[in-house]
Amino acid sequence: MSTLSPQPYKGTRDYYPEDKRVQNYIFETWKQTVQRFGYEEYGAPILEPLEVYTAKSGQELANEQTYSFTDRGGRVVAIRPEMTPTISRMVAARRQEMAYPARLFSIANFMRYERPQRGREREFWQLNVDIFGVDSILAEAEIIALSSAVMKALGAKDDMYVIKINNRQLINFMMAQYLGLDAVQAQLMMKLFDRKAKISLEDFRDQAIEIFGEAMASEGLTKLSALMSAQSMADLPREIRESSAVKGVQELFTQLERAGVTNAMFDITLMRGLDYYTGTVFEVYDTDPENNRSLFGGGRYDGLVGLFGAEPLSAVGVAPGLTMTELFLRSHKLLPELISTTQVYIVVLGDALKGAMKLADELRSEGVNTELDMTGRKLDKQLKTGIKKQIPFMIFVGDEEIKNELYQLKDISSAEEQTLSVERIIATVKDHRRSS
RNA sequence: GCGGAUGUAGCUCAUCUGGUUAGAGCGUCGGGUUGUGGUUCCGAAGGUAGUGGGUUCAAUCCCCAUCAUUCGCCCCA
Repeated sequence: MSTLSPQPYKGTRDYYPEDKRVQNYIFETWKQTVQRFGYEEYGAPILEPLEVYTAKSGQELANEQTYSFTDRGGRVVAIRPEMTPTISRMVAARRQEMAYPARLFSIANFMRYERPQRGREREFWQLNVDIFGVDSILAEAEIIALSSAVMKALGAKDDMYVIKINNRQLINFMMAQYLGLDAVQAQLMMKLFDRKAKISLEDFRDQAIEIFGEAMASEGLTKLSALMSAQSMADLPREIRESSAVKGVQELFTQLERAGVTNAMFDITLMRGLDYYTGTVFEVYDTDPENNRSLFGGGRYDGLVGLFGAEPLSAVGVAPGLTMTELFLRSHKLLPELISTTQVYIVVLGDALKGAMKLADELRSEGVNTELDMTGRKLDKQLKTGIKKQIPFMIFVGDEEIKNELYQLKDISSAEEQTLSVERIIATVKDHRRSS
């Protein structure tokens, strides 16, 4: 029999305690922030019928990137590659009885069959935040302000990220009315916009000409350059500026300003891949030149709930991912020092094990997370183990201490040592937790 | 799915153009000072060189395949 590989499955990762601490820190920060905005947590199955994704998520995602299989009953199911269809299904199922606006969030894992690379894994974790039942642009304003609050809660400063905003209706108007493209051409042009930053100006021009075709090329390029040179909405060609979609975008910026979000900007080239977006789309970008890429995004998807047979319902959502967030925090040095959840490590000296166990019980019953070294090893070995585990306090227990009911409590970070009663130890340890 | 780079001990890496029993640092484990540290001393364990083929008298080194990691493309974010 060949030996089994200890490696995790391609594109997935193991979370050892030190990794899990980082994950927990981010999850807890997310959770606190969105709960502050009045969002409530929900959960959902990891499997969905495949057709839930084929309907609206986009061909590539549904057909090539899902982990799907046929179950024993002949049903074709998929491991969820995203949450939006699922939460739409859940809301549709209780369309009549839910209280609106419904504010919902979840922190869950997803799988996509992709080629893993930096910042992208096959299994990934996301915070999903959605608001249902608000038709006005105030929903977008809240979700974007909340996205910004999430960044701030993790320690990000205004100049570390920028929020790019566009609108699908505006895109459609621009493609069809302004540039005069048919559906196929528009699709190609959107992809070209998406690639804009990655290719040279010449390549962009050449590919644009190809999309326009001989007849339209020169007029198309003129109009295109008018678009691309626009730094803000005010610079857009008049035709576009007067379209109804623009008004919504302008109103959104007014609302964001009111909410104190100063690092939002309009970007006509922002597309986003998912088919279900119907209005506003936005993405949060890292401004660090070393890591200049999209961290996460979201938008309005008013058509999804209706797909499940319910009366249509407007929705706006956003989904920050764990992987990109972690990379962002590391590159900006924003991760705090995260230590063990264990508070006290008991070092046992000589034959004091029995007494040490009693002390451990006492501490635990008072709510102190306590680990006992039962190995009987030499003191310095036990000490090193406690330090390695990043446990903030250590207690040395020998026969003398048990007899006197006074113990040496060592604060590992300062190396200071005090002789204290059990009561004083409990108070000191609890106080430390509060202050850190 | 396509292209580039990489794969030697738990980790980081040596091994000069193929040539005896593949080394080091850190880490791990044990011991020395009968109860206190991350840069104390001594010792030990740990590798079928990712895996499988091929060329050669001889392969960690050259060739092919495969797996994995990583960078980029597609895609996506």
